[in-house]
Order: sequence, then structure tokens, then C-alpha cells
Amino acid sequence: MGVQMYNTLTKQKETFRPIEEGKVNMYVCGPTVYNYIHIGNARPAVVFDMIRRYLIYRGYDVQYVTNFTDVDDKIINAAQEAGEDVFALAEKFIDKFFEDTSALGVKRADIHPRVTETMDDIIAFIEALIEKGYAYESGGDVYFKTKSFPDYGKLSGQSTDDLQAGARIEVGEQKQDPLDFSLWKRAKEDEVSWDSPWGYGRPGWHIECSAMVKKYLGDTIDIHAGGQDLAFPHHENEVAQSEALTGQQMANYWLHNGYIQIDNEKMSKSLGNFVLVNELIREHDPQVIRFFILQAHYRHPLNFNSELVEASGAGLSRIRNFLENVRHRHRTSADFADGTEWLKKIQTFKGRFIHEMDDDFNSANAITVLFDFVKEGNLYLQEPHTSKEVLQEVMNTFEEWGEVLGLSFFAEEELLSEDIEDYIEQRVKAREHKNFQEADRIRDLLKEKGIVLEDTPQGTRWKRVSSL
RNA sequence: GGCGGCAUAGCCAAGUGGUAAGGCAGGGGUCUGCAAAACCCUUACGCCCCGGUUCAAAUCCGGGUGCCGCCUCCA
Repeated sequence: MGVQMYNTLTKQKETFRPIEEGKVNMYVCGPTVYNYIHIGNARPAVVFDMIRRYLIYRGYDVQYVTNFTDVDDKIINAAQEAGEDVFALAEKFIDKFFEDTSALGVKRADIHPRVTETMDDIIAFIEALIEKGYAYESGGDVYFKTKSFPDYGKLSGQSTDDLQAGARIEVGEQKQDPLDFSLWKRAKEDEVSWDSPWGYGRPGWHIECSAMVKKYLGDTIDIHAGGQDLAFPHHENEVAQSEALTGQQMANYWLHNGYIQIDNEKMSKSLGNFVLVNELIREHDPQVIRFFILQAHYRHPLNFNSELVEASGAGLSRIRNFLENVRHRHRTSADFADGTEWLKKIQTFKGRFIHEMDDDFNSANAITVLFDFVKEGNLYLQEPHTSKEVLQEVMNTFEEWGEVLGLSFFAEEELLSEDIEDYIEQRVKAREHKNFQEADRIRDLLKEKGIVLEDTPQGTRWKRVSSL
């Protein structure tokens, strides 16, 4: 059956068929870099990173491109307010983007093109559209002639007639039709601008993605993704521009993630409920935030607040505890038992994981498979004899799943300092002599140092508790 | 007005025709010197409401209600 994904274009789940066997070209709309990213920006970054990782896991050679909109009204305004240089401000928030997303386990794209570095291609793209009669210059602006593209609306399910009703022409715009949208905007006084056949100006809102997709991935790509709100007008306009120019379908599969809501409302400046990732990761383990995001299906709306994240963290701890305990058992016990049955069972779990992920990247259900595994695995750990091979395979499996989900389930291998080793040794002796008062004293003392001790039939194990 | 999404236990969240996954929180128990971790039992006679189709519906159809979003920059 293979990987199934919900395609916004056809409004149904489809079996994924790449253009070229074994390869995937994937483009995800990136942020406008005028501020720190918020949790709403984090969701597409995380879920499409997960999808990318999964496709790689499934054997595809994935070429993944995410852009930065590094020149735009919002950036210009933000720079003005801060009294900073436009380019310096963009540069700064690109750095911050990488900082925040990598904390969330998001890998870098293969290519991160920027508008300012794609200017020639954008201008050439617009010129070609004018030549073909799909666009026109008007007072230094260039507009796309929406009605000249018959399929307009096919992605978002809007009809030009319906759109016509609500459309308006902004003051100062010189469109022939209210539905036309801008490809090139004439520069205002003292604004950053680039030279073009239509005078100084900068690209409109949607053209960058069309130009970048074409430049880096080709006329038709496999997957184009972004937030639900981008479907219209952004992606619709991209389709119009690209397909008008090339005559080819722009992308075979369109994926859109659902919104994150704060207390069931959209994040917005007016409501003042923006949650910046930057601030969030000071209060929560970023891995927990990622885990929280992946515990919901990527297309569904997801409500967000601190309590929910913490509840999620307890779940992640369960998995981590299990693996720490597996590791301890692996270190401390000999290889007695026959592992054949369990090795088979692990394969079954792996199959279930793939089955769930194949179904439109259902990471929520995939994580359920992990919990089911943990449940059975904990029972295994209680058996008097375990197989070292099985324990190793359990760790390998979670390592593999962790790589797909972008989660690290294992604490860093760590050696304790000698004095703490000594304490643990002393406590073992104290317990042997039934001096429980002393044993408890040492346990409390280490707990204050962030080391929690747990006594098992295989000896005392320790773990470090997170400071977060 | 047009387009779309959502509604499942105290909370989060799967499930899209076969008799309600999983996590968190709560309660009870087992194990333990005591803990911790873990395990066992327990928490929706019912999936927003009303009709209908079916041997069978949370799942399909019709009608309602509520919430959220897009249509303007927005992930």
C-alpha cells in the first residue's frame, strides 16, 4: 500500500507516487523573519520535519527546501520601529529561527533560499508571465491577471465569482480587476528596493515561492506544504503563477497542517496571546513540546497551553524511564533467556509503527504503538531472566523511532563524579547492614543534587532529573 | 455571504460500518525496609442533538446546535 497522504488538491487521501522512483522533492513555506517564531510557526516546522524524516525512513531520497521571506512590509516596519537595518534584522531572526527550531529537533533543510538571493529569478519569472499575457505592469507595479488562469481556485475550492464579491482594491493600487494580485511592488521613498524592468521595487507576496520552487526543485514537485491558512490565497496564487508559466502541474501533493490555538482561540496580536518558542523552551523541555505537537494528528487543530504540555511531558517520561531501565538491565544482567519470541514481537511493533505512519503520517497513533511497546516491555523487565540481545534490539528500535519522530528517548550516557559514586556505594553497604536511616539520608542527599535512586533486583540504578 | 475544519471520559487524543486505542490526572491494590519505577484493577451502557439507511453507525445519509478558521499580512 505504501505511504498515504491527504492531498488538499483532491481533498482525499491518496497513495503517494513520487515523480521519480525513490525520490521526493518537497517544498515547505517558511517564515517571514521579522520576529522570534511562535508556537504556531513551530508546528509546521515540526510536523513537516517529521514527514521528511519518515519519508527518509521509508527509503526515499528527500530533497527538502524551505524559504525565508527576508524582505517584506512586516520586516521593513519592524526594522523601522527598532531603528535597525532591514537586512540586519532579517539576518538576526534567521539565526533565531535556526536556534529555536533546532531546539525542537527540526533538521535544517537541504536548501534555505532567501528572497534577497533569488531576485534575478523572481524578476525573470515575472517577465515571462508578462510575455505570456498573464501579467501586466501598471504604474511601476506588476499584477497577475487572475481571470486569465482558468483553474484559479482549484486548490482552495473557491470560485472567482464568490471571491469577486468580497474583493476590494486598496487605495493606491492600480489593478485592472480586484482579484488580480501583485507580483512586483513599486518602491516607496527611501525603501529598500531592487532594480527591475519596471523600475525600483520588490517582489509581491507570492512570487518568491513560485520562483524558488522552479529554481531549486523544478516545474512539478512531489510535495508542497504549509499552514492551513496559506492554502488561500498564498498557495492558490502560487499555483496560478507557476502553472500559467510552465503549463505543468506545480505540485502533485499539497499538505496543510492545522492551526495551533491558545485556549481554543487563534493566536493573534490583538488578543495578545502569542507564545514565542524562545520563551517556551525556558519553561519546558523542547523535546516535550515536540512530543506534544506530534501526539496530535498534524491536520487537526491543536489546543495549546502549559498544563497540556506538562501532561504530555509525563507521557514522554514514561517512555524515557522505560529505556533507562532497559539500559540498566542490559548493563547489569547476563544473557540468560531465549529471545526468539521477543525479537519477533519487536518486528510486529515495528510493522505497526509503519502502518500508522503510512496512514497520512499519523504520529499520534505511532506514539500509541510506542506506549504499547513500553507496557509490554516493562513486563519483560520484571522477568527474572532477560536476553541481552532483546534488550539491545529494544534500544535500537527506539533509537530508530526517535530518529523518525525527531525525539531523543535516551539520556546522555553520563559518568557520575566519584563522590556521588561513593555515596551510592555507601548506601548499598548501609542497606546490606539494614541501616535504613543512613540509606535514606544518602538518598535524600543525592536527590537534592538531582540524582534519583531506585532499588531493583539488579541493583540500585540512578537517573538524573531534569532541571526544567 | 462564499469556502473549510472541529464536536469522543475530569483533561488531551485516536478510531470513518462490526460492537469505544493510547496518554495524563483520580481511586483501589501488588511489589518495596520505606520509596521510586513498574504491574494489576477501576473511571464513556456510550461518541453534540433529532431523524433515516443497515443484521450492525462514533463512523454513512438528511436536518439542526455549538465552537474555530480562511476569504486582508498571518503557520
